[in-house]
Amino acid sequence: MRTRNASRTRDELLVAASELFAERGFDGTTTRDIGERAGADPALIARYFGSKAALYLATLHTDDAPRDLLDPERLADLLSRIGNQGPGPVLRAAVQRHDDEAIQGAAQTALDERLVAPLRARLAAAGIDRPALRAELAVAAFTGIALGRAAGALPALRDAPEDDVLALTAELLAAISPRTT
Amino acid sequence: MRTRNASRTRDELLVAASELFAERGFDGTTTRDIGERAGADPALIARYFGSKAALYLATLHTDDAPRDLLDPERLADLLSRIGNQGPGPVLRAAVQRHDDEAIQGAAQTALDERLVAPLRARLAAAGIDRPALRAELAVAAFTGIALGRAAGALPALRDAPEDDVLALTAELLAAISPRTT
DNA sequence: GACGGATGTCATCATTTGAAGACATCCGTT
DNA sequence: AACGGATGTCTTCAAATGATGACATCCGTC
Repeated sequence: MRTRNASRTRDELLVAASELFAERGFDGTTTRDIGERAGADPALIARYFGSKAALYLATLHTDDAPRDLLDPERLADLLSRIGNQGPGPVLRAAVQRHDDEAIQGAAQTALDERLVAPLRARLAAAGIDRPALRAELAVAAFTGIALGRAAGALPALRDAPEDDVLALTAELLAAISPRTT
Repeated sequence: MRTRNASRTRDELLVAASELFAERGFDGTTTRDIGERAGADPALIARYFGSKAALYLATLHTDDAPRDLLDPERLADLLSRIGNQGPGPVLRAAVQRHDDEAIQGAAQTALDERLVAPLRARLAAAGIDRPALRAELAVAAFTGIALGRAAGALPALRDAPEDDVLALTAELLAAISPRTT
């Protein structure tokens, strides 16, 4: 029998869920998958989180600090992390609509906090017009690149060295700020 | 009883499937949904296409001519079409992995033909380095923007006038070509 | 008008999936 | 060591889903 340790089991379920939601999306992940990867019984998801949806909401808070995509170091960190662990649930939420209102709203909030807000603040501080739109556009573009690289349907992007992707992505995102004329 | 017209029924199923696959993805769309939107019995999907997967493959060939994202007019057309009809199945394929090998491969081919290849050719003709990677990066970024706008998790992007999105997207994509120094 | 294939309709099946609950076992408390 | 809650395991259920085949109806051909 599995060692009895509720908090560890809870954590393992959360980690497994985070990975699987990132890899396959919410609908593409089953509670049985999560249980198997965590080495725990799927029924414990209900016990510790209440439901699969509630577990998903919990994974939205597992990413680390908000990141400003225009900071090259941050961008490098983020791309590297995505290369190793796949895109997080938050990033996936940018291009995936959920039927469940609570899920959609939470994903939207998490996305704004983690990625959009820092960028919007930077653009606004620089006095650039339409900072909200520009920030979201940049996040959307970055999301496409990150997910496209992970999805594999774009072979050159998938196989390119991380440094190349990083450099070109940084160039692309820099264009979100109006060129100094 | 429904009017008997096999080719019309087939077309209607194809159109309905194309819309639904675009809106909800392959897994998020049921054969019953398709049948309902087409006003036809879902069993006819099996008759006319063989299976849901085969129907999906058929939808990959319903988009129109290949488009070069760097041509402003083409970009405008594409964004407008996406605004009205949602992103097509092809675009969605860029960020979504499919388990089924045949589906993944077909989606990849369609994506390359419709969007990547024209751009790659343009970049290569201009003598720009790494045209394949640059082309795919641009397509990925555009995909993120298009899907992000449709998904709704990025409110400013979702609500912005099409012209604004068009202008900023064009600026962003232009950065895929090295700046003339 | 009769025949037969084509087309549409319906019922049903096997599988998958999220959820719920019954049961078993462990461990801290007394 | 006995009790009881906590934790884990297993079974089962109801709904959704893709697929299949039987049946009904239409329409062109003879």
